[in-house]
Amino acid sequence: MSSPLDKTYNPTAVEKKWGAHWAEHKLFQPRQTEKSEPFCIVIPPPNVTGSLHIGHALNNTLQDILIRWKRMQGFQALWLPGTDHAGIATQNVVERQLKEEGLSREDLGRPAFIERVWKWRHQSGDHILEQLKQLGASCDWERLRFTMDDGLSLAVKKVFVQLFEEGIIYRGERLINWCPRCLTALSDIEVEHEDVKGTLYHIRYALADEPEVFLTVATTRPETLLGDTAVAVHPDDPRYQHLIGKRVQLPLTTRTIPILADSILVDREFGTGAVKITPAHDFNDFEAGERHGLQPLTILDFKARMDPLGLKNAMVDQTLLANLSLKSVKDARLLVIESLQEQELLLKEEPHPMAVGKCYRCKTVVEPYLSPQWFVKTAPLAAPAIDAVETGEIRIIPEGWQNNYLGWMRQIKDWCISRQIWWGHQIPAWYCRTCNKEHLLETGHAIGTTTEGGVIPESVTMSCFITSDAKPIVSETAPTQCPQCGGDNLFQDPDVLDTWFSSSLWPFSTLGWPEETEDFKKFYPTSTLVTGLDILFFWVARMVMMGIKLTGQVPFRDVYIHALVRDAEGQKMSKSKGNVIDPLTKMNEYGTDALRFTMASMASPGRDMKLAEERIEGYRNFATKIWNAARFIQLHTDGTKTPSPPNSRPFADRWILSRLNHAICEVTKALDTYRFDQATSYLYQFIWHEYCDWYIELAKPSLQRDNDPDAGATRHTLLESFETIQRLLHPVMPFITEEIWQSFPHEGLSIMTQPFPTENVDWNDAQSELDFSLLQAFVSTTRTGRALLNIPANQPLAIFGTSTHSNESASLKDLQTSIESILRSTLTLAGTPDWPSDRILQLVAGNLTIGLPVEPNLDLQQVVKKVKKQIDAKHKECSRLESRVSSPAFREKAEPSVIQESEERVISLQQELALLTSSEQQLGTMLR
RNA sequence: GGGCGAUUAGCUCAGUGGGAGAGCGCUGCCUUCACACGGCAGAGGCCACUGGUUCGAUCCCAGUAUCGCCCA
Repeated sequence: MSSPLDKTYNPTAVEKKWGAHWAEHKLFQPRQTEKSEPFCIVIPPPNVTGSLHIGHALNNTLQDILIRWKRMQGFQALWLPGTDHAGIATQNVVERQLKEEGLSREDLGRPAFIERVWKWRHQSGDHILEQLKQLGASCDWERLRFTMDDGLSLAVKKVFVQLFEEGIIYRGERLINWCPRCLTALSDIEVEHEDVKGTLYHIRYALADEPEVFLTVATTRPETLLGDTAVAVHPDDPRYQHLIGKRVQLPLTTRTIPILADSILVDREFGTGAVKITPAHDFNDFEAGERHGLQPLTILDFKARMDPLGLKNAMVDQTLLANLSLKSVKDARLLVIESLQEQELLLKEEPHPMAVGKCYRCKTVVEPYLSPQWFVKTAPLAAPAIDAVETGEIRIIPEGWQNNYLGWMRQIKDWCISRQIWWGHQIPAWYCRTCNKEHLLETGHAIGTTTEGGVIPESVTMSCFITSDAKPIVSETAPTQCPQCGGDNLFQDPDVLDTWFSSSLWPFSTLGWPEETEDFKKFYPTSTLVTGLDILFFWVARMVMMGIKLTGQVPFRDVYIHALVRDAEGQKMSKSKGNVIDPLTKMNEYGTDALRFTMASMASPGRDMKLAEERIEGYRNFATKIWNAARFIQLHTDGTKTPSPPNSRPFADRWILSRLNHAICEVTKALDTYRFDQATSYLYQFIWHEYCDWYIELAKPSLQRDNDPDAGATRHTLLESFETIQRLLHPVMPFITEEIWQSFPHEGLSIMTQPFPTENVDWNDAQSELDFSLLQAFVSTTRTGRALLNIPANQPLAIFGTSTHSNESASLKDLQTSIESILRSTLTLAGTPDWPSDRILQLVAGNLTIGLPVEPNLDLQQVVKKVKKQIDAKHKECSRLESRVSSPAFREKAEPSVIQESEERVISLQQELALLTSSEQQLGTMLR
C-alpha cells in the first residue's frame, strides 16, 4: 500500500502481485514443521480442456478456504491439483473440430486421432489451472497430476488386472445403455431421465389358433414390437388366465410368440394388463426374457436405426421390411403405426407421460443395446463402502445426503466400464486372433452389429466386434505371444475405460500409489473431499469402493457436499439459456475476494443457491470498507504504540478485544463444521458493524486529541486487533488481507503462513460488553430522537441521561466522554427531577431515560404519533406477557428461569410504558 | 411411482419450543474528520394452509397445497 492511498481497493494489480509472490516462494507446498499433522484435499479434477465456470468457483473457493485455514493452523496442508481427461466430453470436442474440417475420426485413424486430442490437450489444456490460480487456489502446483499421465495410467492398468484376476472385472454380453450419437456404451448413471409426453398404444395381437380372438397389449414403443419374443400377463389376472401358454401371431411378422405369465414384469393396473416382451430393447424385458429363457432379437443397429438383418431375423413382412430398413426410431414408429392401422390392429392411442433416457454428454436419446462389454461387479465393493459410511468412518456432510448415498449403494448394479471411444485408457486386454477366430468380426465401426459385415482394411481401423465368448489376455503390458497357442497374432481390445474408472482411483493414484511413496504414507487417507451433489454417485461412491478395495483404507474422512449454483431466478445455468454468470468476468469486475466471499456466504447446507450479482457487489463494498479501515489505521498509527495488558486499556479497546475473541471462536467453530455461510456472516457482521461502525468511532477521540493518555494503548489495540482480523479473514479473502498485512509492520514472508487466530481468554471482558450495550442503547436512542426531532447530526446538543439501575448509572459515568464524542454533544448525568422542566423530550430504552432539547418551533405532531405507536406496541407486548406470567399452568410447568425472565421483562416493560406515557403527556403540554 | 428437501420482509436467504433476523432493495436525513462501494434513522412479516402435541408452536408431529431435487 503506497501513500497517499486510493480511496477504493483496486484488486487487479494486488491479486497479480501476491499471486506471483506466493508462487515464487512456493508457499503452497506443505510445510514440514514439528508435530504438524497432515491435512490433505484432492481436487475434483476439472476437465483438462474445460474453463472455469461458477460451479468450479464455488467448489474451489471452499477447498481453498479449508486448506488456507488448516495451513495457518499449522497442519501440513496439501491441496493436490489435477485435471481429468474426460473421455467422451473431450473426444466430442475434438470430433466437432474435425467435422468443421470435413473430417471424421475414422478418416484420421485411431493413432492420428489420439495424437490430435493430445495436441488439443496441450493447446487448450491447463487453461483452467491458470484460472484456478487467479481464483487464489493454493494448490501445490508442483504435484499436479493428470488422469492420463504415466503414473496414473499405470495405476489404472494395475487395478484392472488385479480386479480381473479376482473376478470383479468381467466381460459379458448384456443390455447396456447405448448412445447412438457418441456410439458408445454408457453406465446407468450416465443416462439422464427426462419426462416427456408420450403415447400409450393399445395393439391387438391375434391368437395364433383363433385369429378372431385378440389379446390387446399396451406399449409406448410400438416400433419395437417387431422384436417381441413373447407377451406377458399377470399369473393371477382372471382376464387372461385362460390364455397363458397359448401363442399369438406377432403383427407385421410371420412369427408367433408365446403368452407367458410373469408377476414381476406385469402390472395388472397398467394399460390392458398385457405387455409385450422385447428383450433386446428394454431393460425390464431383458430380465423377463432371462427368466423365461427367451432369445433376444435385436432389430436396431448401433446408430439406433432399423437393422435390415435384424428385421429379417425377426421375420418382418417383406414390404414393411424394405420400408423400415435403416429408418430412425421416430420414422419407424410412424410406419409401424400406419401398418397397424391398416390392419386394424391399433385399438387406441392415449396420452401417457413417460421418461426417456438421454446421454449426459450429448443429450441424445439413449437406446438399450445388447452388446459385449466390460463390467465391474459392484456387490463385493459396495458392502464395505456402505459400512464405512454407516460406522462413521466416512462422514457425509450435510448428513442428509448420507441416505442418498446409502440408498444408491444398496441397490447398485454392475458398472459398465467399457466405452467405444478412442480417447482414454485403452483396456489392457488382448486377444489372439488364432484362438478366437470364431469370436471376432472386424468391422468398420467401433462396435457393430453382426449385420454390416464388410471388413474394413486394418490401416483404417483396428475396430472389431468381439463376442463375449472371446478369451482375453489381461495384462499390464502387451503380451508378445498367446499363452495358449504361442502365436503372435494378437491385438488389443479397442475399447477404453470409462473416465470415472480412473477418477475412482484419484485420491491414491495422485499420491503415487501403487508405490508406497512418502506422500501416500503421509497424506492417505485424505482428510476432506469437497464436491457437488451432482457427482456423488459418479465419483464419490466409486472412490469409496475402489479406495477400500485397493488400499484397504477409506479414501477420505469427510465428504463435504455443496449445492449447485443457479441464477437469480433459480434456473440452472447453461450456455444455451444465456444465464451463465462467468466467474472470471466477476472477478475482474468486483475482485476475486468479493467473489470468493460471495461463494462462501451462499454455501449453506443442503440447498441450491441462487446467485444474484448484487451480492458480489455487496461484498466488493465490504472489501472497500476493510480497505478504508486500513487506511484510517495507517493514518493514525505511524507513531507511538504502547503495549499494555488488555485489562489496563481503555473501555473501547477492552470491548473490541472481547468481541474479537468472540469472533475468532465463532469463525473457527463455523469452519470446523463446514458452515462457510456462518463464518462469512460473522466476519461481515463483526468487521463492519462492530469494528468499523463502533470501535473505530470510539477510538477516534483519543487519537485525534493531542497528548491523550489513552492514545498509545489505543494505537496498540488498533494494530493488534486489525492484524488479527486480517489473519481471521485471510482464508476467505486472501488477496486484500495479504496486501494490508504486508503494508503494516510485519515479520514473515506472507500472511498465509502466519498462525490462524486462536481463542485468547485474556481478551474476554464481560463488563466492557455490558457497558457497550449500554452505550449503544444510549447512542441509538438518542440518534432516533434526533431524527424524530429533525435535529441535524452535526448540531451539538445538550442532552440528559439517567438510569433506574444503579450499576448502569455508574457505568454511564465511565462512558460519558465516549457518548459525548460519538454524539457530538454534551451529556448531563442527573436524575429526571434535576432536568429542566420545559421543552425536554424524554426517550426510553430499557432502564435508560434520555432527555433531548426540543426546539420551540418544531412540529411535534409527528413525534406524538411516533410515541403513541411505541406505547401501543409496548402495551401489546406487555399485556401478552402479563397474561402468560399470571397463568397458573405456565407458573406450574414452565422452566423457573423462563418464568423469572418473563417476570423481569414485564417489570421493565411496565417501566418503559410509564416513562413513555409521561413523555406523551409532556409532549401534550408542549403542544398546548 | 419411490425418496428427500423447501415454503420466514419486495428479492435472496439465516434462525430458534418462550421477546421475528441479515444482506440487497425501498423511504428520509447527512458531503462529517477512513470509506457515498459511505454514515445515521426508518418503513415493511397472522414465519404456506389445516389439525394435533404442549403451560406455550414460526420451530415438534400428521395431513393438504405449491415448488424443487434425486431415483425408477
